[in-house]
Amino acid sequence: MSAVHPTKKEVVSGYRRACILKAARKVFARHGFEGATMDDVAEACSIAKGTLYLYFKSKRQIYMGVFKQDLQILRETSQRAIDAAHSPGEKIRAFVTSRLAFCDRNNSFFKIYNSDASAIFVTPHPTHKELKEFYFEQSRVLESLIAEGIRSGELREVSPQAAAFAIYDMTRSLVSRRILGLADQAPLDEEAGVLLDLIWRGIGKDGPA
Amino acid sequence: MSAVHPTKKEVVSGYRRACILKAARKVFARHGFEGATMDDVAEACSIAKGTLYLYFKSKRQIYMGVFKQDLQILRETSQRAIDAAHSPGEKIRAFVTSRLAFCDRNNSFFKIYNSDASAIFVTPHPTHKELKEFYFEQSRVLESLIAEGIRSGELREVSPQAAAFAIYDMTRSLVSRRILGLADQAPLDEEAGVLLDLIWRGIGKDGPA
Amino acid sequence: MSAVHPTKKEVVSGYRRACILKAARKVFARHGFEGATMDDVAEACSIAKGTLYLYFKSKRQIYMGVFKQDLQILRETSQRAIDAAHSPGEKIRAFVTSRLAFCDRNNSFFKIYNSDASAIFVTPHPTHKELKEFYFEQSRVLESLIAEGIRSGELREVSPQAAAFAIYDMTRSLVSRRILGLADQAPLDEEAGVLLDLIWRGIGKDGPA
Amino acid sequence: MSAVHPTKKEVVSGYRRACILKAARKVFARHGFEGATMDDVAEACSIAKGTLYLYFKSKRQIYMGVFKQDLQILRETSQRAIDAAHSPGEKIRAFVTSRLAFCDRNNSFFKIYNSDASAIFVTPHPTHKELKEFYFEQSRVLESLIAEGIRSGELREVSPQAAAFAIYDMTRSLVSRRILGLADQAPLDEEAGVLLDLIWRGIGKDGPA
DNA sequence: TATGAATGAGTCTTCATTCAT
DNA sequence: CATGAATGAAGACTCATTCAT
Repeated sequence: MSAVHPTKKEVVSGYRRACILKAARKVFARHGFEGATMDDVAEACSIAKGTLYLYFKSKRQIYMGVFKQDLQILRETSQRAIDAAHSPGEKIRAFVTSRLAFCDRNNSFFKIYNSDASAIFVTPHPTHKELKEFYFEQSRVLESLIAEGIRSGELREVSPQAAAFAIYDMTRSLVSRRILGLADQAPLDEEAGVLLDLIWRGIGKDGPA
Repeated sequence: MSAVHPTKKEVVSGYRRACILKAARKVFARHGFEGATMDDVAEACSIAKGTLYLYFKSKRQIYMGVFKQDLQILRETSQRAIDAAHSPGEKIRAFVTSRLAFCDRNNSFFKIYNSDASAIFVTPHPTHKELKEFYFEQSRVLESLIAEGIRSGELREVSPQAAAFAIYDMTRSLVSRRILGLADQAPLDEEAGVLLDLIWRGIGKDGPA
Repeated sequence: MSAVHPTKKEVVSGYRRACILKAARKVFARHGFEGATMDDVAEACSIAKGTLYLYFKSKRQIYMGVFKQDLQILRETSQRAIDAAHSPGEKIRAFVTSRLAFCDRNNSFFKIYNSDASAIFVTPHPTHKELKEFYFEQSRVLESLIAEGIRSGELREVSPQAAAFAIYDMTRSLVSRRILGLADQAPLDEEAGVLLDLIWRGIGKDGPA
Repeated sequence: MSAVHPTKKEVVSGYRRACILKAARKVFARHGFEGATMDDVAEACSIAKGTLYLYFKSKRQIYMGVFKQDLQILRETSQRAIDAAHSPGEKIRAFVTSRLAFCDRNNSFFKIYNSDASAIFVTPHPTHKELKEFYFEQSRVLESLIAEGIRSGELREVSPQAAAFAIYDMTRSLVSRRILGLADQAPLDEEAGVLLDLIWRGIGKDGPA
């Protein structure tokens, strides 16, 4: 099995794919899907244009490749942070901060991710389905953390789904603003702190009332 | 003066522009900016391609035209709702609900708006600058409502800007999910209620404690 | 007959044609035939584009109109100068100098004329035939002046046709250079003098010898 | 190095460029720059339209390519003929006759060359600058031959520049007439002889007088 | 007669994809 | 496997000409 003894061929092939994806990520982040050309990608990884087609069936396949790879990494990073936390509250905090940190670091990924999240509106491509699933998967992760928090009494009785979406969206949007330079570039921790405070306590003067 | 006695020519010309914008809105919503062709737009309003260029200098100008028109309407609708409310809290609620209602109704606008909000990441076009300004303008409206709420003691001491962004983003994202069919299609009021509850009280068990 | 009692209609019509030709001359001189647009012409004579088609069947017809009009004036100017001279030698000089002076003054005409003289090479349009005929007509005028000079003993026995062409061409080219600013802008008289001296005596040290 | 061992690729590429230029020359000669389409050119050398853009950046670049190539050949041909002659007089004759012969053979070049020489009047394009320089370069060659002839006593004291222009222009115009079929198609030698006789001795009855 | 809005054929150029070497 | 030359479909935009008013 290739899993056991990757042949030399497979190693080289894997290397090539990785190289293409890396180059493509940069290119797509800079020019967007439509704006990027296969020539750009080929040049960015010092490879012939035709070769790209040996590893990916089309421009869109490359795009999806970049996408899935990043999503996978984000998933894992996020999961690790959650696992390392102990209370539901801490886990939710971990979800938010790990995500903020990841996107802050990999902003070329985020640009693509976010761009696509909108393109989803227009032509529904396979990429989009993938994204949709990821979106749900992630918000379900959050949802179950919230549900657990409610059970443990750490959180008040809210709709786990609604709360999950709200947190998820605020997180995503905060990243957007930071990457676009639309907000003051306060340290990430601080911004995360403010955001978590809002999530936790809302803006109202007094609790349950 | 044209304001007083719009000539027949002006009426026709105005009608044509409106007609083009209307058709273009649909086309752009369906195919995105890149995906839409001038032929599509022309056909959608049953005029010759060349005619489009009598009213708009370029494809992008049409796009911007659609954009600005919708933005303007949203701005006004929103403002009216805010003005009709009395306490800061009510005004914030009005901001959120009017916006949700507007986007729910005009979803082809929202598709464009949102799509562009992401394209902003890649090539910074004039449209994008416009959008950025609108984004800030709107979040500042919210910001000042929040500041007022804090002064009046209705809200606790939060960062008005951070809170404004958070509310704005959650609202926007909720619309996205609804339009994409990513969430249960509960009645808008209900969803708005849930969202506002979260905004108001957060998810934590008890307030300041 | 209209020649006798031009109706008011004819007068207006004539005025319009003249106005169009005048505007067109400028436009064609500046942008060339291909580069000029009917909009340019219409604007240049403050008239609606459609109106142009009431007076001329097509863009090319306008062009030809400009052309023929100028050619006619040049023809007449030149002829008057020749008639005023007495000896064949003087007449030849008159031919050259009147032409130089005319083109120097009407350089927008000359630009068109010359441009067309070359376009003649490519697609043989009716305009070109006209031009060809004019070219021959003018060189025949010169030819017969030369023949007369030979008969009168003022000129040596040369091929009248060859000499006519040579003189004609040198004159035309001198104008080109002046209009293009390719040569020192000496006073026209002086340049004409040098040219005529060359025509008369050639460059060789001594005659037949 | 490519100069030593042109790779197969270079050979093919060179061949393609040459092929395109050859086809383009014909097309431009027949339709002019504006009248020629990229489709025409592509078809004329039996390649796809897109392929043209692999070798030239734009229509205009192809045009300029044709141009420069021909100019270079004419330059060299002419220079060789001049070098082979011994006295200044012979060299001038060589200049004229080699040029006549060249243009007579390559008349599609001449059509372009001449056409452009006029287009120079309208929009000053880079091509035109190139042409202008060539024009001056060539007339300076002639000018120095004349100056030398004057020094050697073979020619009378004339303005070398004026004489150079005159000869150059007559030569060019003679070619025009021949290509256009405006003159009797006498053998080239004969026409050259007549022209040179005129240049040498002018048309006047007696020498210095 | 005068207008100028409408038309749509025609142009250059780009770029994803194929395929012979 | 790798290459990169070749392809040709597609798209934005122009402009001479027409025609309803």
